[in-house]
Amino acid sequence: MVTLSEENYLKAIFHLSKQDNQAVSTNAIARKMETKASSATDMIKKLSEKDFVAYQKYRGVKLTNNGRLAAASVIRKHRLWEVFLVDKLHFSWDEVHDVAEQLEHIKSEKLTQELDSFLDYPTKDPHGDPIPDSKGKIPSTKKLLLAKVNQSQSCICVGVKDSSSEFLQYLDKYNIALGTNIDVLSKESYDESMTVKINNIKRLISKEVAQNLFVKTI
Amino acid sequence: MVTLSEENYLKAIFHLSKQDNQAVSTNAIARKMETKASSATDMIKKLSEKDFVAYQKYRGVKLTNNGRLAAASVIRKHRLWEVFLVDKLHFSWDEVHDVAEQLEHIKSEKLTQELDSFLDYPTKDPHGDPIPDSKGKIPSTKKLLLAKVNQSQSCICVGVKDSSSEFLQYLDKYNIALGTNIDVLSKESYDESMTVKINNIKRLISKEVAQNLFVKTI
DNA sequence: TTTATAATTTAGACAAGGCTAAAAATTTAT
DNA sequence: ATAAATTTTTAGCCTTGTCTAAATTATAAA
Repeated sequence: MVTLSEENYLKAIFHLSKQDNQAVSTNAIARKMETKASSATDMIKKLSEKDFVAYQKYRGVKLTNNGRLAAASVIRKHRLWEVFLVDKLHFSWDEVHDVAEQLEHIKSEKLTQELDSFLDYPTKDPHGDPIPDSKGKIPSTKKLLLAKVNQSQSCICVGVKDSSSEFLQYLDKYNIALGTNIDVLSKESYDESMTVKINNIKRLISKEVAQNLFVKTI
Repeated sequence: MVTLSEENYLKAIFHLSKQDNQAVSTNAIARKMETKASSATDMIKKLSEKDFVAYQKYRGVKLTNNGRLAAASVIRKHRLWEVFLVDKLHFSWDEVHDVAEQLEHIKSEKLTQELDSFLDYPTKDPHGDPIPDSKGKIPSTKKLLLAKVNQSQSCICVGVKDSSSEFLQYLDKYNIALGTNIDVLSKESYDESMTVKINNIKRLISKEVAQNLFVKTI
C-alpha cells in the first residue's frame, strides 16, 4: 500500500534523479514538493522504511528498484490520462496537468491497461514525454549522430562517438556538454557542415564533428 | 472546499434520505460508512459547520440544498465514470464500483462536462440508476400504478390515486405507507389481483387497490 | 410513569502529514 | 585547519479523520 503523498514524493525523486539515478538531496525534494525540508525528511524515512528509497542521513536518497517501479507506474498513468484528455475530451495540452495530477493516483491495474489499449498504446504524451510501459520501462528517445539531424530540428547532446581528449577539448572549448541544447539551423550539402545555435550563439559545425556527436531529438 | 471524506459522507446521507429528504440517524450513517457512531457524529458536526446538513443533536441530519447539490455532483461523476468504464473500457457492470468510487472524487468541471458529452449524455448508469444532470437534478424514475408492475419486480410506494380516508385507512391497516417496499410475487389474470410481499409478509392485493396506489420501480 | 435498553454525544488518544524552531552534521571559505 | 555558512535532522505542536470508553439523552417496556 502506497499513499497518495508517498506517490507524489516518489514521482518528485524520480524526476530529480532522472538520468543516472544519482542521489537526490532532501532540499531538492522539498523544493520540488513545495514543502519544508523537515517534512521531506519525515517522508524520506517512511519511504525508506517501505524500501522505496535507499537513505543515509545527510547523504540524500536513491530510488530502489521498487521505488523506481512505483514512480514509473504513477508517471505512466499521468501521461496516459493526458493523452486521453487531449485526444478524446478536447483538452488543450496546457489544461491537462492539474487533472492528470489527480487521475494518476487512481488504483486499478485493469483501468490502466484498458485505457492504454483504448488510446491505442501511445508512446508519448501530448508534451512529447515518453510513456513508461506496463513493466515500468521508459522508451528512451534513442540517440543518433548530430549529422543525421534535419534542418530546423532541435536536439540534446547525449554522448560522443569519438572519445579522444582532442575531441572532448574541442567540445569543451565551444561549451558543448552532456545536456546541451543544439538547434540545427541549416545544412550545407557541399561539405556536410551545419549551422547550429548553442546557448543562443550561432556556430558552424564541420562534418567531422557532427559525425562524432550523439544527440537525441526533442 | 469539500474533502474526500466529506464527499463520501454526503453521498451516504443522500442515499439514506433518498425519497422525501427525511432526517437520517447517526447510526444509519455510521453503518453505511462502516465506521463508528462517534466518528459519524464528528463528521456530522463538520458538515453542519459548512452548511451541508441541518443538524440537531440526537435528532439526526437532513441535507441542506447545498449538501444535496454536492452529493448529486459526486453521484453524477460516479455514474458517468461507470458508463465510461463499461461502454469504452470493457468493464463488466460488477467490476466498475471500486474504480468509480475513486474516480468520483476527481475535481474538474471541464472533465465532467466533456466526459458527459463524450458518452453522449447518458441518463442511466450500467445498473439502471439515473445520472444527475449538471445542475444536480435527477431524472426521477416516474411513478406508475402498482397494477402496472410486472411479476417479480420490486417497487416503492410513492403516492395514492384515491385519497379517500377509507383507502388510506386500508393502507394503514396493512402497513403500507410512503416508502414502503413492495415485491410483486405473482399476478392473477382472472381478477387482476396480485400476491405481494410487504415487510416480509405475503399479502393478496385486489385490482381495486392496485389501481389506486402509485409506486416507482427499483 | 418509572425503569431498562438503545442511540447519541463527549472526552481523550492515535496515525498521517505538515510546520516552526532549534540542534547537529556537512561544506565552504578564510 | 578552523570558523562561518549551509544543509539536514530532531523535537514538539497542529489538523484531519478515526477509535474506545464513558456519559448523556431518547425510546420502549413494564
